[in-house]
Amino acid sequence: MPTLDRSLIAGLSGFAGLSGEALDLILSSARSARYPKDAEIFSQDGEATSFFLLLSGHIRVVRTTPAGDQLIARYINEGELFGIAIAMGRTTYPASAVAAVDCVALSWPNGAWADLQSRVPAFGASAYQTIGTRLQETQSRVMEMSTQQVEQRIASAVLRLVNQSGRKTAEGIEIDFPITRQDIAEMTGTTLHTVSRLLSAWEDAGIVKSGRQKVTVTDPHALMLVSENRRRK
Amino acid sequence: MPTLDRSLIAGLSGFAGLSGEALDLILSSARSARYPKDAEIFSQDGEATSFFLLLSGHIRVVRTTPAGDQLIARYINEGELFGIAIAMGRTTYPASAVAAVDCVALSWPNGAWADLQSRVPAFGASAYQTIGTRLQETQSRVMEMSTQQVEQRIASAVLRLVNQSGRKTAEGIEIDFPITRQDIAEMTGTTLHTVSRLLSAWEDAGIVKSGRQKVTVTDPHALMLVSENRRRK
DNA sequence: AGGCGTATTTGCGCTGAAGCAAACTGCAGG
DNA sequence: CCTGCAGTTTGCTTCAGCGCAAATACGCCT
Repeated sequence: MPTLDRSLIAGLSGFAGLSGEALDLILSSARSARYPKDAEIFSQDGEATSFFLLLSGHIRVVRTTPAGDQLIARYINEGELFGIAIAMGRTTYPASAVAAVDCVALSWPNGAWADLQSRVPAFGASAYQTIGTRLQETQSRVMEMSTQQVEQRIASAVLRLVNQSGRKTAEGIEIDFPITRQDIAEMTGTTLHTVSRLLSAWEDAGIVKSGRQKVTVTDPHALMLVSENRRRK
Repeated sequence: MPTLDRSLIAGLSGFAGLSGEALDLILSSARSARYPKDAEIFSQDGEATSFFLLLSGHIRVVRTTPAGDQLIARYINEGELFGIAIAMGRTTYPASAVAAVDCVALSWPNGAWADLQSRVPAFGASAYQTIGTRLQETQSRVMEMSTQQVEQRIASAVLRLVNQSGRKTAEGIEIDFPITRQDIAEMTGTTLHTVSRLLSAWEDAGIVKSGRQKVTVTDPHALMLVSENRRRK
């Protein structure tokens, strides 16, 4: 049974080149679980008891303000670590994680963290790099939010989605999981109405094709130009 | 000479409780330097060769978009680590650091990182916690930017500044370094005009006193209420 | 095939905050 | 003391994008 997981993990960037021994060590303390679509894997402000690695599927990470506004912080793709509050010395999760589609994930109890980190340094390094990347991305988003118009922000968000979670189809690159206008609005801090209008406009311009809970980018280059168009000075 | 630094460091949170031996180890590879006001300590996209600890003063961390917009990512206070790209496995700095006032900082060559981390685990842990805190803060800022009105954002920014870098005076709590309307605008993604208007309004309401490159909050509680006022649903 | 709930589209009016323009003020330097 | 400049204030205009409302459209379930 661990055989399946082993080959899966060995294929992940960040774990490539690990010895079989190290992999066994990593897997011996892990537990695998299925999460059906819309299942909540952990919840915001809940006690952080485990950390996770997504084997398959897509996960939506959502933050809720005290006032009740939701914001989609990011989507987790296959092969990514998530819920690693422990690595940052935190005791609660800063966001909720919800399966965007049926998912399979490995999880470790927090107690395994120190052990894994010291016995498999590459594992710790990988985690810290994940965090660094995420900090970088988040800071870019702040910049985007403060300097870009809504149209550019939405274009960037859609591009990010197709780059990270795109699946090639006959018509173009399609986002690999069901996503609503509302979701995109919650990623960019706008309203589903504005998102809908812009997608329609892009569809008229032949840049995207979209349907119910589905977005396909037919002309990524054109969309990139949209995302780069500067606010008029 | 290291004596001065030792007592300074020993007083910092995150370093409290370290043995004298550990402190000596940390300091032996460090070098101390003065940076006059407006000096650039490192620059965005420059090769990351060192990491730093601010001993005294305040540092402004600035990001610039390809299009030339500036955004103040944060201010560094005394006792904080900064420029720790190495801890995240990065080779360039994602932002520039400029002395907001005359500063003194310790720096280590990147080569010292692995050594320090393995020989003084508390040092590494402190760095990772710093990063975690910063990620958390940054994520909060994204939320703020996407859900709050300009007035609330500016109120939050000012509150953050007085909480983290406030100095008590007869009139209230004053931000401890020179800060312009433009600076506050660049923290919140607005314009200096809007910032000026709001500060004036708050001054009329008796919440703040402000002058040239100076902001004093006389009624923090009232400002907090402003920052919490919800967007009308 | 029909019905239903959820997701999407689209029109319209309003307003917060940006853009533009101009006047004012406090401080540093001569 | 005077001058100049950087920083600040304030009025007016404009418009991107939100709130509101209503009409469709799609897919699922029976």
